[in-house]
Amino acid sequence: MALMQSRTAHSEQLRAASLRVTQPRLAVLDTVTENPHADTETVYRIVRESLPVVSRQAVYDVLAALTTAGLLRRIQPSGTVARYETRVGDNHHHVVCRSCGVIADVDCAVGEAPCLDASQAHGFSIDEAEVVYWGICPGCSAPQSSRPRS
Amino acid sequence: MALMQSRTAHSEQLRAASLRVTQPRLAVLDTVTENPHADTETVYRIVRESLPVVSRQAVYDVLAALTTAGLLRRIQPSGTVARYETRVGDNHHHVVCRSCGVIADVDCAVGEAPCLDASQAHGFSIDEAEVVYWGICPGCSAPQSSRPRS
DNA sequence: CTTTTTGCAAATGATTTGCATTAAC
DNA sequence: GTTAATGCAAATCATTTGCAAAAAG
Repeated sequence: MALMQSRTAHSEQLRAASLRVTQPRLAVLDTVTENPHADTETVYRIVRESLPVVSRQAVYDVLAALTTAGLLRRIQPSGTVARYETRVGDNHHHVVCRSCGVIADVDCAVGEAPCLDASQAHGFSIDEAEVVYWGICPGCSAPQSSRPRS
Repeated sequence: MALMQSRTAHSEQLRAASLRVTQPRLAVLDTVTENPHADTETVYRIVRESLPVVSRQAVYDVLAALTTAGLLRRIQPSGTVARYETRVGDNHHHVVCRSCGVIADVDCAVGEAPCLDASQAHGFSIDEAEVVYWGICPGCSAPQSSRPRS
């Protein structure tokens, strides 16, 4: 039922964005909703479990369309592949584990977006501050005994 | 003479890092010093002006070696190619123009690195905060008359 | 001379492009 | 019926890998 609910909500989201409601788009929205920070390949794999006809290119197209429409947010920490999440519009950042790559959300430490002291912006008009914290997650810093194999 | 000076200094830097002093490495250090935020292809092109034998793979190798040794810092804002700079060790960030891609340095607004309110770090032990401000640079926001063609 | 670097070629992997077909509206 | 989406195949582009040849110490 949670699925049915989200499906209805997602259809409305698509219509509100003047996007046609298609199975691939609903499946991608469902997948990213249930798997925040999933990368394209993961989305592709999961979508195909329920909708085996979808092509990888369709997933790329859908992710791009939904991101442009503001339904998804695309994040891509340095040297990593693109990932997507449904939390849009708020000013939150991310913490990434150098070891396993897991990502967690972090609310902005400063407050209002874009959280910059604009005093020395070199004349740029800044509209977004993208912050990535790098570190080691609790799982990876735990003693090896409790978490073998890297 | 500025060049000769930097060459000498760069040789010492390499030796201090236990790296062999080679023409490609000196040329890459010179190039990045004179062209902060240059990407790999730009470094390759400029290096070959003075040292035409250098291969693209050698440039990749050198940039990686120098970055690992701490002589260069690698930055890569979302969706862009890797860029390099010689300012290492300080906690500065970057502002990127969405229109022309130009990058400028910005000192950290908070102060000490990593500038994070660790209150909600989800148990991560964080060692670096990477901040990218996105906006429009003065040149691109100027009236078209003064800066035609994009 | 020994080890590190470089050159060269080929592979990889994410992402994009072009076009015909299909599905929404 | 129109127009927007998708499927499919091929292309692109930054970057990596493997190994032999060359150069640094």
